[in-house]
Amino acid sequence: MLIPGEQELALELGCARTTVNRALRELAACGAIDRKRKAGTRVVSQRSQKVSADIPVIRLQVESRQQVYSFELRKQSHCQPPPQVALRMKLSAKDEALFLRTIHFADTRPFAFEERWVNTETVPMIMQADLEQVSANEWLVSQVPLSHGELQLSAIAASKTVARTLKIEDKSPLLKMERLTWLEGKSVTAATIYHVPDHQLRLEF
Amino acid sequence: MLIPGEQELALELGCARTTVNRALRELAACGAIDRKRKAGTRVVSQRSQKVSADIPVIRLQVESRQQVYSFELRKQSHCQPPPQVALRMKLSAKDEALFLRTIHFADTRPFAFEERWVNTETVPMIMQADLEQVSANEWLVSQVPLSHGELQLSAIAASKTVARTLKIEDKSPLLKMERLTWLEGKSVTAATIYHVPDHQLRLEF
DNA sequence: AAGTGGTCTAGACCACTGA
DNA sequence: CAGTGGTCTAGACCACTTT
Repeated sequence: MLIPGEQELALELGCARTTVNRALRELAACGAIDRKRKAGTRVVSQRSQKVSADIPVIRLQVESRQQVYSFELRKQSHCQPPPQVALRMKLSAKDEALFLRTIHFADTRPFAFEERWVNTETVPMIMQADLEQVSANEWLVSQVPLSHGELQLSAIAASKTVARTLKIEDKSPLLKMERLTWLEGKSVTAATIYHVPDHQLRLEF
Repeated sequence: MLIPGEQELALELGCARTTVNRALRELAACGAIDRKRKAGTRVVSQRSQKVSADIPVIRLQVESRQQVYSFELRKQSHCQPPPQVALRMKLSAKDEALFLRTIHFADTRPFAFEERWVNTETVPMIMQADLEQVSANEWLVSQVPLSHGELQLSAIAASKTVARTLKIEDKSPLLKMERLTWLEGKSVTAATIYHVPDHQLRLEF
């Protein structure tokens, strides 16, 4: 459904075009309308729900539950990522990256298990960071002005290794979160985080 | 970290205050800065990642996988919701609501199982809709201009009932999605959707 | 080629809110 | 109460894109 142009609406509503423009720009940001130069503005028919939410650093997730946060860096090495990861991060086969395996705790109980690859070409500074003190998660968020990223959520059954690490039963349902972030076309980090059962992720829209 | 006021920045950058205002407004929308009248504008220190995504109608999720969508309305009744649901939807104890139990299929295979309560006070029109033809999900999205909502994600083990319904193994890991939507302070619908294992939800930021 | 949205300017008044 | 952001106006030029 086509709606009148900005100029016409401004006349009709008795306000400046700038005002109409801003209103329509905001509606477009919400996904309610679709705008194209010359083609005009249309009401989106199959409106999908735009969700937006803050996904905080794990420490804050834990602390917001009034629990004490801590983490343990289980492994830290600079090596070649498996081809699947290299592909996702747009690394060439020979490139090395920083690998980190971390367990996050809430009040001494395991809360999440994280495996992360960091592109040291993009973020060389991280080699100087003391990742025993500040988790890579948090270091990256505070130090790197990232431009763009994606996040995949799924439910999986805990493997034996992960179950043992999180001290839960084998095959428990876990919320698996895969994040991939980019800085100006270069990959920054690829992380897979397994959350203990009962963990809830809340989003709003 | 406090940054200069709009007027000062406009001078510094040699542009109009309106332009600075717009830029800062957009940064605030991204969550990069925090603005308060009189207090000024601050760079947010613990930047959490703003995620945004379209969560399409289930039919479109299925069709985007090149599969044929269908659904089956298993139950439809107008009755009192359990207290827990009534509370979430801000219904009084005596209020009735429309209950719908739906199975969504992708190419004849179960794809998701949905239990939904619809507030018929807010959306009386739905009583006239033919929910065998168009799923409630889709009817609501197309008919109701909702203002606000929330979404909770978690991983759970399939109960026997759900497992049988989705034709999967008992205790398979499911992605559980609880949605609650509002229209001007009144609840519209509360839905719980269980997605088959391996279903992935993609978000971007 | 023409019409649409995108963006900017220079100026104004207002509402909130922290000092 | 004073300074900040929030919002509006009237006008201008530009860039894209469809016809």
